[in-house]
Amino acid sequence: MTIKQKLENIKYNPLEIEPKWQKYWSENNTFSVEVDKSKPKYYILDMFPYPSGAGLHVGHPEGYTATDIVSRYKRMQGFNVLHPMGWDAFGLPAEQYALKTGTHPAVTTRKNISNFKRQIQSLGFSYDWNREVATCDPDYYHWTQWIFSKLYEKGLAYVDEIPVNWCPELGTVLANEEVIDGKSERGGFDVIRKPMRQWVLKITDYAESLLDGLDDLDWPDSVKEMQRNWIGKSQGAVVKFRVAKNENLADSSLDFEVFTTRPDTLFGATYCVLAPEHQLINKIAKDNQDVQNYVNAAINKSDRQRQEEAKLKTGIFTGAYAINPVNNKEIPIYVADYVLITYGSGAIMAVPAHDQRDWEFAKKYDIEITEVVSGGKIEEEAYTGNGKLVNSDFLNDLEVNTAKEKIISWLVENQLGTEKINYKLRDWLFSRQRYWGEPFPIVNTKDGQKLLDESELPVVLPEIEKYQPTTDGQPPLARATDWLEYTDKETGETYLRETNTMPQWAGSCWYYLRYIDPKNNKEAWDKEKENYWMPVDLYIGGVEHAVLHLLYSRFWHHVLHDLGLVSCREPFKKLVNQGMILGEDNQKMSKSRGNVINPDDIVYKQGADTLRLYEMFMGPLEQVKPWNTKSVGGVHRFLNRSWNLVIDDKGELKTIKDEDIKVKKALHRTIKKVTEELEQLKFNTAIAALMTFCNEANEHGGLSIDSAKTFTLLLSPFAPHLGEELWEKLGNKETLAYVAWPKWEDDLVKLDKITIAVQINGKLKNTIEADAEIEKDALLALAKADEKISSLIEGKQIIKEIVVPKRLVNIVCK
RNA sequence: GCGGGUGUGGUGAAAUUGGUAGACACGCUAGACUUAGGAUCUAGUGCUUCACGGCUUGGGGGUUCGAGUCCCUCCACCCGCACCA
Repeated sequence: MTIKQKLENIKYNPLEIEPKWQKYWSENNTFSVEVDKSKPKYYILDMFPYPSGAGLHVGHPEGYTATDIVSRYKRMQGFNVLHPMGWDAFGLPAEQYALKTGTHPAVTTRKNISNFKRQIQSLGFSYDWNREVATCDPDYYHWTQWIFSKLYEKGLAYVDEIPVNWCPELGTVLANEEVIDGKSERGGFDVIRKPMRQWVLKITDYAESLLDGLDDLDWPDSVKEMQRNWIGKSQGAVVKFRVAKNENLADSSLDFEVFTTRPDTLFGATYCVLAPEHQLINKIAKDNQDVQNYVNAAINKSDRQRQEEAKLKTGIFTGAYAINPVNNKEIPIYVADYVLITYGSGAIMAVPAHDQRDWEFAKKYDIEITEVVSGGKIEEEAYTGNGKLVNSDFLNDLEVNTAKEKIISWLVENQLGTEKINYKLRDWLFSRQRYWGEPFPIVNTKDGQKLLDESELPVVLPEIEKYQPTTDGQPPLARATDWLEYTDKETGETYLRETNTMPQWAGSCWYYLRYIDPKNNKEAWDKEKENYWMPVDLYIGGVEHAVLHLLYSRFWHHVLHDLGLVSCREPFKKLVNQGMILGEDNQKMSKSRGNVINPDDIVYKQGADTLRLYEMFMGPLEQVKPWNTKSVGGVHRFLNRSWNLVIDDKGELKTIKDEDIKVKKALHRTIKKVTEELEQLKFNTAIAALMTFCNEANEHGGLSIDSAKTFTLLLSPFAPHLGEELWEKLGNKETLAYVAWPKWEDDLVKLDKITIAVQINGKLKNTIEADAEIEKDALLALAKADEKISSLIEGKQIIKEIVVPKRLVNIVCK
């Protein structure tokens, strides 16, 4: 052995000890778990990654380190911890790559998974790898298809010809949530509206349930609020309007419904507006070329265009009039694209005096504005506040809320309307015209669809040669000609299989359930195991999933709960969003800015423990924070000092017999601090406490072997490789993963001498040392006896004396 | 426009929830030591002043013996939604 090699064994050498312990954990199955009813369970979940070709970025280890620390801590506290990892492996990039190169997405995905796994394992996370799942694996999507069957049987999945967000560049439709500012979320390509045959899931049936469930969740308020807004419940009424007869319009039976949250303002409705897609237009203005032109122009606009032109408030009079049911006044019917066909009934009653949008439109087209709620200046802007009703016949003098109640009962009595709740939430567009996704367990018959029997699952994704859509615009699966034809076993009839596939969200909707029983080939999960492990106790991931994954998952889980297939209503009890890590230039990390930090580089140079510790030390987990390479060196030095605190430069233990009592006391304060901070996921201050202890121990001559052991245990969730190595050097043969978490003794946490602040008139003048348990009077006397203080109060009149035990003395005088 | 959040040294941040503002780090300054390594050690470091002292948590006001923390008000920035009637 050369001197250099020898030195490396002696000094803190993460590059050597980290692979050593990773191997140990893997060979000993240290972190594999089973149901054990003698122990309390704790389920800690990470949002599993999409294994992209770019590999891990520093954002991944942030959340993963946090959950790993909690997992290790909980294990040491005697919890049976389920902490799994897997792959969200269906997805667009692998398919895009296949389109370009012809490489099968499965090949690309497998390669990326193995790279991701290598990187994740190099960070020493304590996952139970026996539970690894990949959503693109037939053994997995078998059960995704099975859950779809359950939804279908329950009437929650249907086919509809609906206008969808079509992205020509990606060759697929997108869900509303996947469209940002009229562009695709992935790639930023243009999205247009186009009617197409699509699978849709009736998430709207669960709007109320999803809203209700939010209240008791331990989630960030911002996420709960985003979901509430997305569901967008509003209470109001539908009102039926008849269309007035005139010379062009003989049909007297025409009518339409509007939705309003302000039925109290019905007397102020001076016109109505139909969305350009509204079917009534063709009945009242079929031959009006101007109207038809307007409608066509509006329909052909992309969503982006419509958004950009939103302020313009364009519209056109149809020539027809509606009859306001409360006063039989004839009011003009307009078509305008500020009214959306997708919300309510696609038609509104416009009350320009009390709705800003209607106000702007009325001003532009010179329509009457009638005030019906007093209190505003309607010549200047719409008044949406409270007040007394005016110009409203039987509603006059009522407040808005009472007027609402009264008008609704009037509408009901006269069969002109009802109370109604509307949601912004739309049904979930569930099909994609792609190859790399779960096939539907569905065949198309002459008169609809037929669900395949459970025994025919999984419907395995067939091999195809090309991944493009067919020339006649069918999804790529239409190219799998052998697969496409399906012969019904009972009837002998031949049907065509569904060629759409499911969206990427399908697999991630329920992966946390599969982890519970990942190898079960009889059912999706065992009921008893589910009952033991669920719900997820702690779920950490990025805020970008606030309304997508987290709403879809909850939806499926609620359905599964209603079917009696899971034991709890809400899957994720506590949710934490880790904040994004920015580049050193305070900008979002991106290749084009050249500010990307690769975790591999840190692991190879300073070690995984350093990376883990640094990411936790940067600041609060939830906060957005910039990377700082210099600071990485700071935590690396701390790990070095920790090593040197226990190991001397010959590689031998340097623990001492007679440890300073100060060190022991500092240690117990540290146990308390670290434990309390871990409970609150305040990793940055927990690490600061460990640093403080390390500094104090160095100052006061070092550690006894018992203290060294305790310190090692405290450090181990954060820096597990260093922890295990020191633990071994301290004479232990087995992993520290299940050694009991240290407890502090209250007596040792107490300080005997305390520094007390002495203020005069609220300003700090001096500090004094006092016994921790000193009486109030004695403390005051001590403060007054202080040389500096006594000289300052001499000859002054003392008005008030405040003594706060263990904190301060404040003398008020003049 | 609506909703959520954040403003503390040169930088990342901390503050027992109304009680010594700036813990712990980074950076910087000076020094020590070295077979030069992302070394290590020692001292200093909010601003201001020669000093005694004074000032300081985005600005202004208030409550209190005492406010980063509570109340009012204004300002700046970040995130989400956005013609949802």
